[in-house]
Order: sequence, then C-alpha cells, then structure tokens
Amino acid sequence: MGSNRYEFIAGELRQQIATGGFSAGDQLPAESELTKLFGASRPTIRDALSMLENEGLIMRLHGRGNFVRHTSGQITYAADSLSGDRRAAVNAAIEVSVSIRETAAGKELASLLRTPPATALIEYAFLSHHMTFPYALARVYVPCDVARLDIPRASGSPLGDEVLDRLEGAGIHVANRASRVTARLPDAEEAWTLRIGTGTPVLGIERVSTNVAGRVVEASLLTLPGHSAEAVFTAHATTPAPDLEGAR
Amino acid sequence: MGSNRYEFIAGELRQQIATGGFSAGDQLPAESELTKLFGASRPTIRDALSMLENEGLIMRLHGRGNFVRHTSGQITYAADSLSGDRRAAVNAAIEVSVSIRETAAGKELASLLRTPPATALIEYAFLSHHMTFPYALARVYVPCDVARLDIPRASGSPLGDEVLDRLEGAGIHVANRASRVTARLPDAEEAWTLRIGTGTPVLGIERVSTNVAGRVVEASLLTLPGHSAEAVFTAHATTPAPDLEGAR
DNA sequence: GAGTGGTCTAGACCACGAG
DNA sequence: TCGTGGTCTAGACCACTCA
Repeated sequence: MGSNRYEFIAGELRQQIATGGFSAGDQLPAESELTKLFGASRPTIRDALSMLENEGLIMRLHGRGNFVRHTSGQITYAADSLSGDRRAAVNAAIEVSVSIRETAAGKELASLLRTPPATALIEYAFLSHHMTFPYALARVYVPCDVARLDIPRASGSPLGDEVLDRLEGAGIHVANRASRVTARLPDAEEAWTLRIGTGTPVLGIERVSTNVAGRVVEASLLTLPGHSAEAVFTAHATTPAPDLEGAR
Repeated sequence: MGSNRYEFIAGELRQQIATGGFSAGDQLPAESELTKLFGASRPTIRDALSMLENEGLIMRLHGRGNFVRHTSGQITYAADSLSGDRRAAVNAAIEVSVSIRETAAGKELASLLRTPPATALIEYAFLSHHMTFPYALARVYVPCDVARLDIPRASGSPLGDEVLDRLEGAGIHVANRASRVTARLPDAEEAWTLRIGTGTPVLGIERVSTNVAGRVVEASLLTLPGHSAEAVFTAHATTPAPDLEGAR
C-alpha cells in the first residue's frame, strides 16, 4: 500500500477489518502487541491507528482499547422540500434521547436567529445512539415567544424533525429554510459527545427556518460524523413561477 | 489553553497568528527552532503544528518551511435555485485554470451519471488559485452524446458554472439538480493538488443535473478545503396553492 | 551543501477503566 | 492493582528545496 511504514500498517489493518479478520465491535490487539506484530515502534503504530480512527473505522477508548466500529448506519440529511421527505433516513435500532432546557441566546445564536442577544430560547438537544454509541447530535432552538412546544420525547428522528412537526402543529408555518453546510473538525466537546477523535471530520449543518413574515421561528445546529453522514439537497425547475428574478 | 503540551503550544501559535505576530505568508520559525523556544521535543512541536495545519491556519511545505496561510477567500457554494444565484461568491484576484479531456466513465462516474460503464465523457477540470495557491477543485462531466461544449476558457467561477451556462446556451435545459454533500478527508491526490494536509477536512459535493426526461446531462465532483468553504441551500415553501405573498 | 520538514525509534511516565 | 491508551522525550536518518 503506502510507501510509509505507518501507511502500510494502516493498510494492513484496514484490509483485515474489511475482509472480516476483525469484525465490528472486536477489540484490536493492544498497541504494545501491535509493535511486536509489525516490528514497529509505538508512535508508528499509533500513527497508523490515528488514520483508521479519522476514517471512522475504529474507536479508541482510553484505558480500554481500540475497537472496530459498527459501520452500519449512514445518516442522510435531506432537505428537498419543506413538506416533503425531509426525514433522516436511518436504520432501525436507534435510540434518541432529548434534553430540553431554557437558555439565553449567546452572540452566535443571536446572530443565527436574528434576535437581540440574551433573548430567551428553548433548546432541544437530540443525541442519538446506535449500538450503545452516539452517532448524531442535533441542537434545535426556538425563541420562547414563538412557541413553547410540548416535549417531543424520545422520538424517531435523530435530527430534531419532531420539533418542526410540532411547530407546524402549533400553527407556525415555515415559509423558508436555509441550510449552511460545512466540513470541519469537531471541538473537544463534540468529539467527546460523539466518541470520535478530534481529527475526524464532521458535517456541520446550520439550519434556519423563517415564516412568511421573515421572522426566524427555528434554528438548528447539527453535528454529524463525516464518515457516517451525508446531506442531500434537490432543486427542481418545474415549479410554475418560483423565479422572481428572470431566467438568464 | 489546553492542558496538554502540544495543545498549549498550538494555542500560543494560534494566538500569535490571530493577533498579527505572524502575518499571512510569513514563515514560522523552523521546527528545530520552536523546540528551543517552547522547550519541547520535536514530535510535540509537530503535533501542535499538525493541529494548525488541519485547521487551515498554516501550510507545511517539505524542504521549505511552515507558512501562515492566506485566510482570505471563503468560497460559498450556493444552489438555491436553478436559475437564481448559484454563483460561487468569491473574492477578486482569482485565477481559474481549466483543462479539458475526453475520458471513459469508470464504475463510480457511470453510476453517478446513470450511464453504462465506459461511456464517453468530457471532463472539464477547474483548478482555482488565489495568491498562487490552489483553493478549489471542480471536475465537471458531460456525456459526449449530450454536448461537446466550447472551451470555457479561464473564467470567472471556480466551480464550473461556466459549463452549466454553456449547456443552457446549447438549448439543454436542466430540470432537476441534486447535490450530495459530505465531510471527509482528502485522498492523497486531492491533498497534493489543494496543498492541504491529509488530515484537513474537505467538503465534497456531488452534483447531478437532469433534464425534463430524467436524463443526466451533467455531473460534477467538487472538492473544497473545509476551512475555506461552505455550501448554502435554500428551500422555499412552494406550496401547490399559489403563493400570494410575493415580496419578502 | 545547507537548511528544511517527514519518518521512525526505544524508551519513559501519566491517566483512565475495570476488576 | 493491572492492563490499556495518551503524552512526551532526545535523539537518528531520510527526502525535499534552493542557492
């Protein structure tokens, strides 16, 4: 494979994982063991393991060991239309826990929601688990004076769709929704929460929903591990008169 | 800052870059020099520098040195509507080079374009530079039997919009466009081309355009460094009922 | 050839998790 | 307490760039 020592070792381990030599959930040999198996020093072994971790193939747990990840669930964030299929497509065996708290908008959130700083918000934090390990983090914010929604409970969607449904149910209709997508590294807290390495790319999605009056009624911050998530957007030209500005 | 040695060092350097101690384009002290300045060993120094590289703050050039990046241009990929403002918002002083070649669809491209394998394609490869360094890579594919477009030349948009315009100009209208966005690590070739580290997250965009008949007329693979790119998508509530509120 | 970063070693000690 | 990974050291040698 690679010409470097650590790339070669990473390739070997990668192949053993792919071909079933190590299965999902298996613990890899201890790093001290791998140094003997490959005849390399520990930093070299660890460089190789870091590659696999950043690719999402293994999970490294301090004091416990290195484990092959369950590569099952690919999350798809779809925002085709407002009323259509915006559900996240996920596998079964999902556990979503929701925590709700009231907070005041910081500088960043205030800018996102276009409210004065310190505006009272309700935060709905969704953390999803699959096979006892987390794989998606969604924080949904609704200004207190827009709605105080009923508790969505532990529910189906890991991406906070429940809140959008309740908004609709409360007669608050979304006319416009903008999503800003970035690829970045997780901060320390996100990495801890999602059990990923600080070098694992994450897909960050900032979603802002506004009503017909242009008022922001909901904003969300989604953090998804890059190796198990994708976002899909579709644009149609078929609508009768969507283009207010003339075609070119 | 961080409790670890390398995180602390990274924080110090980060601050010196932010506050102008080191300016864009400046060369950092040699790593051997930094070991003396911080009283740390070289691997520790290099761990810190790796963090800065992956954050997009510095560029590491083998045999030359470590340099502060020009943090200027933030690329915005916008796909709000088909006829609206899908232009990439970029700064001035951009240089876009285009290379065109005919190729046969591999397995992956064939699946993307929904054509049989080995279908003849034309590839338009856009590589954009800013301050002599690359910052965006776009590969646009059009089946040969759809169109053989005039050379777009070195043109404005770094994301291949020129091809879309020429398609429109050739009477080939796009009815539907799907974008798939992922956060991932670059492969070796991409990292080399974009002058980023292999640990720097990239924003990957797969865009597929179809005509009214459902035929794929264009597909694109965009690779953008995560630290200097974002993708923005907007959905309007184009409900079946005619929308009376036109102004916003 | 001089100076730079890229790779690798063979240890050491610390922090964490579980019995 | 023990085995695990996390951090760090003080070197070595190689590969690349440029004068």
